[in-house]
Amino acid sequence: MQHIIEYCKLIYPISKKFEEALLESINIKILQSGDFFLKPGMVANYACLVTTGFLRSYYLKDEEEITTKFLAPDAVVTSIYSFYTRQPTNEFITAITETELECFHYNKLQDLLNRFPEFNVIVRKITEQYLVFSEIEIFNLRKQSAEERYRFFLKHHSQILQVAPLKYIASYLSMNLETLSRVRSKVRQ
Amino acid sequence: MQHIIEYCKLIYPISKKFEEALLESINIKILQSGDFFLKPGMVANYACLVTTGFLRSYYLKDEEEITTKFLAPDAVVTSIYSFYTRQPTNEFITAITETELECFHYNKLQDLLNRFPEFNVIVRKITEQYLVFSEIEIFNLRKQSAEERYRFFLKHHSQILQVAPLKYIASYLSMNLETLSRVRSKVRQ
DNA sequence: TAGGTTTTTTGATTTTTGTCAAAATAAATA
DNA sequence: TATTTATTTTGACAAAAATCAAAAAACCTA
Repeated sequence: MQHIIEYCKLIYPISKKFEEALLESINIKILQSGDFFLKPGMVANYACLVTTGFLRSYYLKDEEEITTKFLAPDAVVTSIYSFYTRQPTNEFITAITETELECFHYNKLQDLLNRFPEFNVIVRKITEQYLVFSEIEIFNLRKQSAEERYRFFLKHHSQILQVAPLKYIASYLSMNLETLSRVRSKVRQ
Repeated sequence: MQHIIEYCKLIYPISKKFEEALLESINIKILQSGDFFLKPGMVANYACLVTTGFLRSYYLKDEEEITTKFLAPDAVVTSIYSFYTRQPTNEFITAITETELECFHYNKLQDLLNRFPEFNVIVRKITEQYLVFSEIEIFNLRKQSAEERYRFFLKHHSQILQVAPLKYIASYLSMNLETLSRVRSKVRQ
């Protein structure tokens, strides 16, 4: 039984016919730690549900990796910009642990959206959830002090601390590695 | 002729029947400069298309107003979080110039979504666009220097500079007023 | 236009964060 | 387990941004 079915059912009731079509459309992908899901220049042709594992997206700014997102189980992984606009991405997405994905090709997804109007409801709701999440991330980035941003991360993404080295988390929180380390030793007390 | 019709048609072809239903569902609202569209504690019951004018959303952090968004003509104004989750908002949304809105009540919108499956496509695409926009904002907030953030604003939101005082723009860009002023005098040269 | 209010700029100083370097710790691998 | 490699912490100092204060400029409006 694929994860995506449960995932959809939580959002909206689905017909047997649609369930079958959904299952036929899925590709399972397994990524090993370090494997890339996406690289700059590519168009994101897949949107995938993370069933197990963790990923990280980042871009390069003057040689340096700026982490833009961590993806955990139940997250949808793709380059939002690239997938929706059909333009090449400028971001890397890479697995930080072994990861299993249930993937939809862009064309398959469009096909499903055309054939099953109820799927629009589901995709719309997923997009809405994504957007709410995105607003919360912006809210946190606007917190001015490094310590506040770290505390927020601790509260909301604590599982990431188990799987990602601090250098990734530092750039995600818009601070450098040493600052993060100092903030952590302060928060510890 | 209402603005929303043109707006939808650009996204997806719409039937005459749907067009009529759409027009019946709109409330026009006029806000004067300083009027509030939303205040903390309220649930955002409306999502509106800005036809003319500008608005600003912000929240209070220790007495201080932190601007989270500027809305210009053709933007959709609501509290994303509140409208989608039906929870009370923690943000203010206020008009910074005289503003005209074409508004949908949440219930009307759900009703339209149920009656006209094609409307799901449109709302989905608007949400997608919003999300792409949101990702770009995050990208900019992660730019580390105050100058970079201001230059980005200058490029992408220059019309806001005509209508909003700098103190609003400063908090939007996560810097204080004096820093913004200094960055501006530096950029001028 | 004069007087008041708001907005913007400038200056001096403090605080926060970044940078560079090196040490300490943890993890990986032969 | 010893050795290498990666990660995290700490220190000294530099740079960026915040803070506090005040002046200058822009804008109402009586």
